Amino acid sequence: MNPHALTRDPRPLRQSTKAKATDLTRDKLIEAAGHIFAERGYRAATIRDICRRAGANVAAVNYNFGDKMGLYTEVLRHSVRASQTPAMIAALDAGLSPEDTIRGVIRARLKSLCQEARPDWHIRLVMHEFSHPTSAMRRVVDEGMRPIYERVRKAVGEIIGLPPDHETTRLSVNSIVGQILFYTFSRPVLARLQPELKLTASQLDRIAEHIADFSLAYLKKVGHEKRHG
Amino acid sequence: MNPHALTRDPRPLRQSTKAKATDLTRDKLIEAAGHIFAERGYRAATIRDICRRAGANVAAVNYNFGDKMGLYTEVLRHSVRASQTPAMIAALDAGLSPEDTIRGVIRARLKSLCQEARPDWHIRLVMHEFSHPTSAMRRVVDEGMRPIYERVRKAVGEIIGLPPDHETTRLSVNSIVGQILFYTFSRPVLARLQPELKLTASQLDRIAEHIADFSLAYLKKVGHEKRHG
DNA sequence: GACAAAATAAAACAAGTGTTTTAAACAGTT
DNA sequence: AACTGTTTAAAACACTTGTTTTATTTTGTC
Repeated sequence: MNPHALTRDPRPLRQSTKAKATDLTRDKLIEAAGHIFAERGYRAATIRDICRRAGANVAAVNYNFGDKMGLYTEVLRHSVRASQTPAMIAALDAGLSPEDTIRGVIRARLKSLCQEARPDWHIRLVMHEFSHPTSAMRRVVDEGMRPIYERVRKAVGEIIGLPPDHETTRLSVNSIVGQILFYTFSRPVLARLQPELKLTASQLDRIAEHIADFSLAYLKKVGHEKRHG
Repeated sequence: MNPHALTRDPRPLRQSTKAKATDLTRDKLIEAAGHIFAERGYRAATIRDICRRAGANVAAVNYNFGDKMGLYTEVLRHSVRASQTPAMIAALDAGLSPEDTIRGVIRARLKSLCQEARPDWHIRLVMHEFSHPTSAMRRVVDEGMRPIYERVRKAVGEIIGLPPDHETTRLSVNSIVGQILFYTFSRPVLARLQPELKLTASQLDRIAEHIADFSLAYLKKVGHEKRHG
């Protein structure tokens, strides 16, 4: 019996003495939902498809998460956490030089963006929040993006010799982020426009290096003019 | 009576002697569908909402366009045509210098992207095709994007002194396109990350100029190294 | 094993979907 | 006015959606 039919709240997390080893269906639901939400977006993803993929019953979602949005919110929480990869954390280290910070962030983001292999759905989820924001967007932006955004702003500002909140600094950060996101957003179009472009690991490294070179050319030029011009 | 209930083909276009002055509902349907498809995407848009907005009956879509995808295809056709603005056509002129071509394309695209005012849904539609390709994507890419893409590739190649199909050329074009698309894709996120950034007409001009400067810094540097390095 | 709570399963529900049918209104021609 | 083909309107259809209910199985504890 679903104890939350009226309150619409998810099942309370088990904080009993022996935290059960297997919260299996819950985890499988999140995993399956991650794939399907990432593929189709919030609205087009159906609870039945998610449950079929998870090998669970249709009622499982409402039982475990209250409703569809509850599951989505939970998936998004996992996704934001998963986007904080070791490579990204290392790139955000305050001790790095501005250039190494920028190169590191670009490489880390591109890597986690495009790896075909496994749970690659994290960023596609965020993409959906970009074009079709749900009520859960606040969390994604504030917890997942803002820290990176502000660290890059600081690094860019140092190179071009302008404060982090200067318009040129902000626009430059947008330019960098835009280049990165393009390879996630536009994957299908890219596949049609440049069929020869395969997103293998080594190719991704080359793309990351290109984006960094492309961006640093402008940043260094402006910084140089600022100092000597 | 709907003459196309079985064949699933739309009503044949009237080629009779007197082309009726008012194909009113058809046009109103396309206009309304443009707004709603752009706002919610193909799947989430409902025929009933479209018809309500157009002031037409629910059966009007199936009568005039066969089915929902037929309407969508027609809307997309209009959208692709509408994206070929005079400014864009002028920017693609073969007589322009490479730099002027790039600056012109960036400005034209950004203008048609972000104007709040009127039928601004054209590009949002294309955005949906980017992240959720339907069977109609081929048309969008081949008719709407490829010409611009190849013209820019040629211009970029001339500046950096590499053939249009060189990897560096292609990646550079991707970098330019990515910067532009960012301001369309990420409008909601942008509004939260940079609340002070208003996309007014003059601000859009500044953004376009920044993207051009940002990109040309790299292109000119590589071109210079190619020639003198 | 017995009992209670938790978890799963199956079925049903109400609302919304694209689509089709049926009937009515409209236009043009004679 | 009457007949024609064309366009609109209203209702119904078949199906899918998220959700809830009811019943059954499983699990933990004594």
